[in-house]
Amino acid sequence: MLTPFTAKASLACLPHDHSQCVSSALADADALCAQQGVRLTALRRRVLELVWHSHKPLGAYDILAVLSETDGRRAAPPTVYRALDFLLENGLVHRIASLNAFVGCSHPEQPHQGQFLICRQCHAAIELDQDDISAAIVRSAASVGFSVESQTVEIVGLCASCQVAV
Amino acid sequence: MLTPFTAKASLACLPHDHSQCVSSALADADALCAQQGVRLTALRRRVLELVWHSHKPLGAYDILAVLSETDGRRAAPPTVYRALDFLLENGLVHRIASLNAFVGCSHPEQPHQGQFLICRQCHAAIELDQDDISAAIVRSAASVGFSVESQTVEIVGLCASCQVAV
DNA sequence: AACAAAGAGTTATAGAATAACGTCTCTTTT
DNA sequence: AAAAGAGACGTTATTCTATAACTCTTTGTT
Repeated sequence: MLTPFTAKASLACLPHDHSQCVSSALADADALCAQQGVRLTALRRRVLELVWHSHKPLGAYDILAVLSETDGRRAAPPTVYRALDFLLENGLVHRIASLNAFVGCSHPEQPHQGQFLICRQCHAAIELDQDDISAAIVRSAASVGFSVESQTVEIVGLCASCQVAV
Repeated sequence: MLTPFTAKASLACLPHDHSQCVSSALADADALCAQQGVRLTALRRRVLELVWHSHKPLGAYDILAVLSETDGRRAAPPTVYRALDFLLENGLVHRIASLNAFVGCSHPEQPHQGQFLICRQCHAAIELDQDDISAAIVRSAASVGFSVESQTVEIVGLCASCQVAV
């Protein structure tokens, strides 16, 4: 049985109304930033929108290219990285270390660090937040006296859609 | 109870005869490469030795600096990256994606992808290979129809030594 | 010795991220 | 309303990480 969350997460690799994903992510971000008393400026909101453009993690320089070429905005790397830093700090996006890329957070309400399933075929990233994975990690770490503070879990493989597509 | 493996792994953060680590890693590498019919050249062996210089993941450009400055070798980035590629392919080192750095593999006998505990204080990386972590990941992935091919698990926190040191 | 193939040197460039400083625009205080 | 201050963004330059493409050398084989 799938929990509502995993169902939402796995949407990444299924056909769906993606414009709904984007608008709901932006609305959530508006609400969360208002609640936190931080400013989701036009630039930050636009970067978040671009990151949500698909479920594929997006590189900072890809964002930069859109800002420069499509939006016609004068933008240099720091412009993008500052916006991304803000979004990361406020839990609105995640960074995928193994890809040097960024992806929208699918449930920014509570602070967490996602676990990611990355399809090597369609490049979509499915976000999980499974307690049993975290628990197994914390337990193994504890067995050598190590106390866990942050986790990077990035799994490459084939998503359900791409498996049947082969 | 610690298994021999976790005991060996946790050595990274304990006082120990590290020259023993290095020489045993090099001897293992010699044996494995001979067995596999691949060439552990002088350069590759030296890069492996440098990676094993400590249990802290080492950047490619740090290796490059030693080759150039200490060894007096004419070396450019491709020299180092090719050696690292060889060592990665043959399971003698691991790449830590979140650090852009490389660390010696503590049990290169069988192919695997390590899980890493990285101390934010002393920067040592402890390699684990816990089946229950992998199993939890594979199980969660399967619940959304995702088939796992490779795993990146990099955990930041405090090692046992650094916890008491605070 | 001749040859092919692997390894390593060399030059140039691409890609990712940050430092440092300047400017503008708000808000808050006086 | 003027001054002060903070936050956001622009700008320039640089650092760090990694690879492409080509050349030369070494090594093992015939």
